[in-house]
Amino acid sequence: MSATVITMIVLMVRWEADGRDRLQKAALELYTERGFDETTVAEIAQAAGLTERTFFRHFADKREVIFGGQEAFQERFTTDIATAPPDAAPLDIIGSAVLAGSEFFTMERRPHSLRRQAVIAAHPELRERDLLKMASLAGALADALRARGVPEPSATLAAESGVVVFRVAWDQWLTDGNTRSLVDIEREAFQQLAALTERG
Amino acid sequence: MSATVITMIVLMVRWEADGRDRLQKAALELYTERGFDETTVAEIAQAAGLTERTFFRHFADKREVIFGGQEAFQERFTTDIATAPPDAAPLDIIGSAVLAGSEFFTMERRPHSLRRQAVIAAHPELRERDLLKMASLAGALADALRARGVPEPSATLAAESGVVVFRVAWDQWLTDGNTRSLVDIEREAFQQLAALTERG
DNA sequence: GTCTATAGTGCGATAGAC
DNA sequence: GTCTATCGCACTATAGAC
Repeated sequence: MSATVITMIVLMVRWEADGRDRLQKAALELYTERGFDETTVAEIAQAAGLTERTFFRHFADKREVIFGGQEAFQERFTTDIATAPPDAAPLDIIGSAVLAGSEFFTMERRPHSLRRQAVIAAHPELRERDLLKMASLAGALADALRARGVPEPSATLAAESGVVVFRVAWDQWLTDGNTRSLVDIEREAFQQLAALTERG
Repeated sequence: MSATVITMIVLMVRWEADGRDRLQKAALELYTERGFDETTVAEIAQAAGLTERTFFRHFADKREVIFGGQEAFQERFTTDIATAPPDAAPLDIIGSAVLAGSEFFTMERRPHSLRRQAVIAAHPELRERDLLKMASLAGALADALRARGVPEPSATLAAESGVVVFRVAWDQWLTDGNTRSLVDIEREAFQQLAALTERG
C-alpha cells in the first residue's frame, strides 16, 4: 500500500469524503425536501459536516452547488468539433457534437437528472443559472466552430440552435413515462427543426 | 377637470415624476458608473429621492430594475401570431412576430439600448436575468403557436429559434459602428439560419 | 417604516501533505 | 518552505417579515 493511499484513508477519516461532493449531495436533498428558499447554506454545510465558510470556498453562491462539473459537461460536447469532416455543414457538426455530449446521459443517469431537474424547475433562481450554463455551452460550441473557420453569425446561430435542440430533447427525455434514449430524441428533434420551414 | 386628474397633478408635483421611472434611470446610471456590485439599493433609492423600502415595492430585486416593461415588450411580439395566415409555416409565423416586435427598436432607441446592454454584458447576474426574460419571451411565442394548433415540439423549436435570431441580430445591431436597422439584420439572420444545413 | 435573517466577503488562523 | 482544505470572526447588503 503506497503512502498516498494511506494518506487518502487518513484524510477520509478526518474529512469523511470529498467535501465538495458531500455539499452537492446534501444541497440537492435539502432543496428537494424543503425547497431552495427554505434551505440555508448553514444547513447544507452542517449536513455535509462542514462550515458555512467552507461552502463558499467551493461554490461562489447558493445556486452554483447544483451545477457542479460544468467544465466536464461542456468538454463532452466540444472535443469532437475540431476533427469533424472539413466540408460538413455547420448544423451537422453541431448535431454530432450534441449527440456525442449527450451519450453520457444514459438511462441509468435519468433518475438523478430527474431529481435535479425537478429542483431547478421549481425555483426561478436555479432556472436562471441553468440558462446561463446553457448559454455558456452555446458560447463554447460557437468558439469551436469559429476555430474551424465558420464565420459569424453562422457559428453562433448553429451553436444556439444545437443548444435549443438539446434543451427541448432534454425536457422530453425527462417527461413522465419516457423510455427513449436522449440521443434518439435529439436525432428526431434535429429533423423537426429542419422541417420547421415547411408549411403547417 | 376631474378630481382624479387634479390628484394626479398634485402627486406628480409631490413626487416630481413617476418613482418607478426615476429608480430605473438612477439605477442604469449608477450601474454604468460604479458597476452593479458597487452600487447599493440605498444609493439608487437616494438618487431617485426615495427610500430603500420603496425600491423593493417597485422591483422584486436589485436586477429587476434594469428589466422594466417586459410585459409590453413581450406583447409586441405575440399579438400578431393569432392572425397569421392559417397555412403559414411555424418558422414564418415566428419570423413575422419577431420582426413586428422589433420594429419598436428604431435607431433613435439604439443609444439607450446600447447603454443598457453594456451594463448587462458586464455583469453575469444581469446576463442571467436577461436570459430568463428571453426564455419567457420564447415561452409566450410557443404558447401562441400552440394556440394555433402547432404541435410540440415544433412550437417550442420554432419559438426558441426565433428568439435565437432576435438575440444574434440584437447583438449585431448594437455592434460598434452599425448603421443597419434591427429588422434588416433579422431578415438576413433568418436566411442564414435556413442556410445552416448547407455544406461549408 | 423598523427589524431581522441570511447570503456572501475579507482577512486571518490552523493543520496536514509534500 | 509551499499548497490546499478547513474553520472563525467580523462585517455589509439584500430581501422579506412584521
